[in-house]
Amino acid sequence: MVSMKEKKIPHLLLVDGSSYLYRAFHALPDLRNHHGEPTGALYGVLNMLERLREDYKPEYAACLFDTSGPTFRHDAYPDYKAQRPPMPADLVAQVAPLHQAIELLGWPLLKENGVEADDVIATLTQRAIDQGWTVTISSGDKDLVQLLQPGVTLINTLSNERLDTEAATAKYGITPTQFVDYLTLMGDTADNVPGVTKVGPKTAARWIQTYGDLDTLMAQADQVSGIVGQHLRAALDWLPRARFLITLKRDLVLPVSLSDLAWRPGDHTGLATLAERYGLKRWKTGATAPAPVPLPSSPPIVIETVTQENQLTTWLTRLAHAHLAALDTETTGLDPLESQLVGLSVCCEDHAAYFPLGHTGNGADQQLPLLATLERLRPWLENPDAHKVGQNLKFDQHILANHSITLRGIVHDTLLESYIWEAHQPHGLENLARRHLNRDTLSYESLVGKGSAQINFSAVDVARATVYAAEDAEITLAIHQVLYPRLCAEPALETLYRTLELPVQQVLWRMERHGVQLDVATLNAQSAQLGEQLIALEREAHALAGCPFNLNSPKQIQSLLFETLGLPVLKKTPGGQPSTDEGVLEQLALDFPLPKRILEYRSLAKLKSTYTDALPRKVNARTGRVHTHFAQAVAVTGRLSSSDPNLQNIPIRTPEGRRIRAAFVAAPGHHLLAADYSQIELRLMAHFSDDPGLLHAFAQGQDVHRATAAEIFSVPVDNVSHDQRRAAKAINFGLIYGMSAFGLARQLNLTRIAAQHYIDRYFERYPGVARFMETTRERARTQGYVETLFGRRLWLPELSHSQAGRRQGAERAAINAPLQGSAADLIKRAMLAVQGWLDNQHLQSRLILQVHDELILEVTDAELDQLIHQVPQLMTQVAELKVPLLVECGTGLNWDEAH
DNA sequence: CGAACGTCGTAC
DNA sequence: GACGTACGACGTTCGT
Repeated sequence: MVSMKEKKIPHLLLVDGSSYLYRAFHALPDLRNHHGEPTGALYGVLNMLERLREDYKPEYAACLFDTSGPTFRHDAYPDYKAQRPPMPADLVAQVAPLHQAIELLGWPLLKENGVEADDVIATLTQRAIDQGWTVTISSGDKDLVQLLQPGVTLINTLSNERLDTEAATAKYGITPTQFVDYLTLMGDTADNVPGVTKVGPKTAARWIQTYGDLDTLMAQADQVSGIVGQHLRAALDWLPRARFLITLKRDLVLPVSLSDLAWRPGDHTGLATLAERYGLKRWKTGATAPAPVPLPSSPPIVIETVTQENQLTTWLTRLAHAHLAALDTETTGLDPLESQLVGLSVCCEDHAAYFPLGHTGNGADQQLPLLATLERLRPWLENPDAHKVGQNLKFDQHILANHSITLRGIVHDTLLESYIWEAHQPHGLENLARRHLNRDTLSYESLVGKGSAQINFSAVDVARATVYAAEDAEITLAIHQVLYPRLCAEPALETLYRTLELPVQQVLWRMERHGVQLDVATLNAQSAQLGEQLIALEREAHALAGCPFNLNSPKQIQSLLFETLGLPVLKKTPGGQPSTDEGVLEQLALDFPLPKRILEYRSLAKLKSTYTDALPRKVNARTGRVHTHFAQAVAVTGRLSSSDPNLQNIPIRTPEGRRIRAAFVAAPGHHLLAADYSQIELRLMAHFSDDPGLLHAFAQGQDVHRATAAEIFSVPVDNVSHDQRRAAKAINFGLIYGMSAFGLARQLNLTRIAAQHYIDRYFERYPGVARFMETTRERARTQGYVETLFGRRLWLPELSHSQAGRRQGAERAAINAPLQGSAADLIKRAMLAVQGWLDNQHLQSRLILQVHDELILEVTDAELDQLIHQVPQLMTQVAELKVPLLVECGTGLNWDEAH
């Protein structure tokens, strides 16, 4: 390197303080000082500023902030940033001390009214470049890419991303000078500036590449084909204004000149006072000790592809000494039981590695041998004291088991951390990285493509796979380091995570692995029989209609019934079309023959397509059993969900449907045992509401629907009629779901007035229930979430939705959530109790399914008596409620008999 | 021709 | 519009 003897070029560092303030606030744990005041964002921004000063040592610098008032953009467009929620109070509280601290540290600080911090950055950048200076801009906002030109570098401190003109051109496919036009086409949802409908980064970049700039594109808009072309033409009048809003102003008149941006002397006394006041330990002495709270930025980590024996050895040593390592597998597919390992990535501290083991594409010649390498890794993978974190490690555990490796030492899982933290949010790694680390990751799609163009991961270049896989492991570790401290700050949440969800994951792994036996011959016979019945019904329906039509097509049925035949429209779908659903057809069937046939056809077609045809296809060829997937982080209430196939919606209500249950059989020498909680959600309603009537009914072991009917209809319990009990049952269920008089009326075929009368009567008799519902709604509104028995938080973001319908929907969900969610907590505890007992006693019987309030076990004949006694015991003892828990238990050679 | 969406229906 | 939580089959529409 030749040193520059001449005059040194001045370097200006500009920091977008507002952008980092928000990001630090959301990314950092909710730290508080001894006054209880929030300090997380304060800490985060100050740490980052000092690190920037250290790293760049610029001669000139400024930290820029937005002001709260309107800007010239609001004048040009009143809806600008109209959808922005106000700044959270905990953030507002940190703004003034932050500004104070920044000035005390000696940073020039600028807040200009009527413009945004980005405009000030643009103006200062342009002035500096015009003087021949170099500029570094630090911001998390990609809008600033438009300022890139020779001499300007954009850095994102949180993601460690550096962009100059060249890097930005490579990343976006367009040059920085084209960036404003590109953003204009896409619009900016964060600022409420619309672009062209349906145009995202791909289309916008393609157009700009093709036409060069927005003006040329607009001039030739009539040549753009397709729907997007129409959208473009519709937006022509708007686009100039959008461009104006997105363009940063480079010619502001500012009260400072560049020379004013030199460092000022720091005020150590003032800083010490402020640090004392806000509990900022690091600055109390003015010393620059390491930050007590690590920023969620990735330190520059070392990434390597492990292809050599000596690298492997080094890594084995490093892993053996790591306190916690992140682990991720790359596989040939998504089927947990059939997919094979393609590679494995790990990360600990500031090192990450990818072990390619089964690649077939570029770089495959440099791989380590699969079997021998797994044997080297086996001691670490199987060591329960070698602590691991991952994202959905249940999957990786299956993949490794496919290679006869028993993954042990799973102490954390970011999927479950995120689920406990905020169940209603997406939990994919890309989403977590964006939400918690402010980082955009290399997407899986970008490696393997999507749809028909998708390739197997084994065909991905080893070099590209390394970047992706190592990043996944590194990001998983970083997400854990953000999320776990947050859980720890909420002891109930951390307890749920550690003592419920993590151990349940292990139970689910065993259930999935073991699977359930199906009697395929029975299902095939049922399919054949259903097929014949469907053909007959189809013939009859076509004859009644006078013409052939597709009985599976709601659209054709709708046009036939309501247009050709002129039947009355009783209900419309959300899409505005006349509905042909079951309720409607039942009404019409009272007066016409065709709807009746359609109903019969539909019910049988459902059984055939969804169950008798589909289930045999899901039998695993190797194990001969069906292995459902239990998703532990999907249902927002805490329930599990089941898929591939879904074994939580096997029919039971009708005799024809129930026959399908008979095809779920016990293995030879075994029985199935089904144990279900009786009226679990109503019992929880009694518990939460403290309603004397409801508590009494359960304490006495009464038939709760009959008791309810006796109350509502003022008749002795023994005189309740069948219809009265049916109505009471509908009300009981309706309450759990937050049902209205309208809904009850429709369900029971009553007038709305009559239904309202029943509901009024119910609340008169069960005032505690009315109170519970009102306090639950109120609590949901004030704190934004409701809680289950064990403190699981169920967030209801739509409680403040602008549409009344959505808001009311969220209120109904708020009523249902604590009941459904507490039931989910209880049965998860039951699963742990049952599995723990089986393990303890060294029994052979296995949990195989969970259906929300029911556990199904495959029990060896020898253990049957023991389990019939013990399983219900364990299930009733998982919690002490104000009402007894009742478990009903049955056994048989198949699931139907066991009920 | 496949992806995305709408409608419907099964479970708890 | 009007009953909460899921999954999935099928038909239709849209875009490549």
